[in-house]
Amino acid sequence: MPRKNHGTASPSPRLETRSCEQCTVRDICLPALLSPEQLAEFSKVVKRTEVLHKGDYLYRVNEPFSDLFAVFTGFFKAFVVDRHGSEQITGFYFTGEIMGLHALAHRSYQYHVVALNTSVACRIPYSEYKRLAAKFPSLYTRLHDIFSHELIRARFSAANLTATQKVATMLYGISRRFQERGYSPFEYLLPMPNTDIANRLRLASETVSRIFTRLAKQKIVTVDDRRVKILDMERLADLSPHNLYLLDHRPMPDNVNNGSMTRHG
Amino acid sequence: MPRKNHGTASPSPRLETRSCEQCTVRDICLPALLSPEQLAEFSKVVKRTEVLHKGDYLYRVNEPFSDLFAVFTGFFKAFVVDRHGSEQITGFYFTGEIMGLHALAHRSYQYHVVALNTSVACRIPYSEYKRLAAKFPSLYTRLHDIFSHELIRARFSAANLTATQKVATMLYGISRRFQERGYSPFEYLLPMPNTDIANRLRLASETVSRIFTRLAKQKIVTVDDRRVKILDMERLADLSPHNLYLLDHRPMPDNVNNGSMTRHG
DNA sequence: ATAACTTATTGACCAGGATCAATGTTTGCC
DNA sequence: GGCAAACATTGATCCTGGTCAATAAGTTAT
Repeated sequence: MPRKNHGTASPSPRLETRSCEQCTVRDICLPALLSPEQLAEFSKVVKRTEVLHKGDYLYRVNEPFSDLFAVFTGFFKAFVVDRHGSEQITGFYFTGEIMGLHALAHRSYQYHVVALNTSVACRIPYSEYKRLAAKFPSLYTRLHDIFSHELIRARFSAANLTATQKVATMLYGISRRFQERGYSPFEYLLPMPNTDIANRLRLASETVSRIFTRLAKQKIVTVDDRRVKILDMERLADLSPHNLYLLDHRPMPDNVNNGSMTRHG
Repeated sequence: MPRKNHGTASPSPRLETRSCEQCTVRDICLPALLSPEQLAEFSKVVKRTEVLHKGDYLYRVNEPFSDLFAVFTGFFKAFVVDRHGSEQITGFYFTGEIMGLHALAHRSYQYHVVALNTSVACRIPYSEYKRLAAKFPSLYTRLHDIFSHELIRARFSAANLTATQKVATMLYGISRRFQERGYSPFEYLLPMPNTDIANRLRLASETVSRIFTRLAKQKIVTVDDRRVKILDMERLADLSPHNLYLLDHRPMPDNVNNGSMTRHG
């Protein structure tokens, strides 16, 4: 019963080269720390996938790993299928975010990744990435930062929050991500259905629905058919322990803080 | 009320150099992929902390980041303190495991880390690490693998399991980690109190206690005053969705699998 | 050894969220 | 445009695991 068909995949994506230089999420993405000249060189190894439609797979569990991906346009979700055949969403990806990091250790992808709607990804061959990173160490710095951010973000999923806190954190987090990308943090369209949000938060979709209506009654957020309007950002932030989930993806300057480390406060 | 004193910290650890060459967890640790000559060079930048006792801090939240640490002997736990002052354990570290990865993005440590008992850590200055990694790229490979493993492991905490599954997974996971290090997977001493396990699993300690007695009745595992005896590894593994949490820390050979990536199965 | 404290065990009760069910609403498709 | 399928909403009921409480048993210091 829990078989889910994410649409038939589109024909094998044709690759197409274009540059990172005028990409709007360049400063969030992997090459964020590169100089213009370095960026030009990096840009050459990046190929775009063809347009993927809702439900199309970017990659599947157990496929051999060779490339990292960045979201160019649209949105993706990652998930695994448990032994009972039902899917467990492990994350959503917004533009500029990197997919495939979990594949490095096993040399194969550990999640399925599908497009949530019409989307394009940038394919970054890992071998090319390493070649360039040897020349431009800030590429390593940035990758480590992204890894490190992902680890901290993973803690969010681990903190035991109430259902309301989970939902608030999700809405607040998405708001922040839109804001980072230059969109209004107060009003946005959810890229995924309610059920996906519930799944990601490990809640029943009924529970999420109930919380939406409750948040609307409290005049904090309204969610009407995927359209989110945040009426009271203040109180929304209060509901979400976002100190646990601060996901400012903007990179820090590439110099190591080596202040002296005193132990035992 | 929730203030917790992890013992008074010991005097500032005196550093002491010894080599990685004869370390028993060398093949699990950061320099796992290095050749003997490379290892000798790596070994020179590693300093040991002095002996830390139960409750001593290795580092604290918000201290500026400069070093990665590896567990040399003993066990450590990482945790944060939430706004109500109670601690939330985010992980346990066994010998050879790397601590501080979450600090890279923020240039400051994001967790508190304390010794669970008499322990020693290896201090690896990140700047030195990067200098050597530029010469020995397999150091980068290994770090990325460890990062990648951590991300996958983090998924475990996110999967919504029943209390029994959580406890079983923990006991099974610790068994595996002991086995990797050459100890019996069937009988071991828990390095942490019951309450810490409950905390880590986001369960009430009463619940963990009840599950221990139930597992004993079923003749699967007995836990008697921290001494764990696994009577039926088979059934324990069945209880733990370890497909979600396979943590084989042994590194893979340092060559990138670049098999052709076919999309849509 | 005794006191004071921390940790473990077991029971009784409670509550948050899951499940089941019924109905309404969109969306995609021919 | 109309049908089917997916998605959303609301209510009723149930159950896992949390909380509170009492006791026991280790652990540490004096």
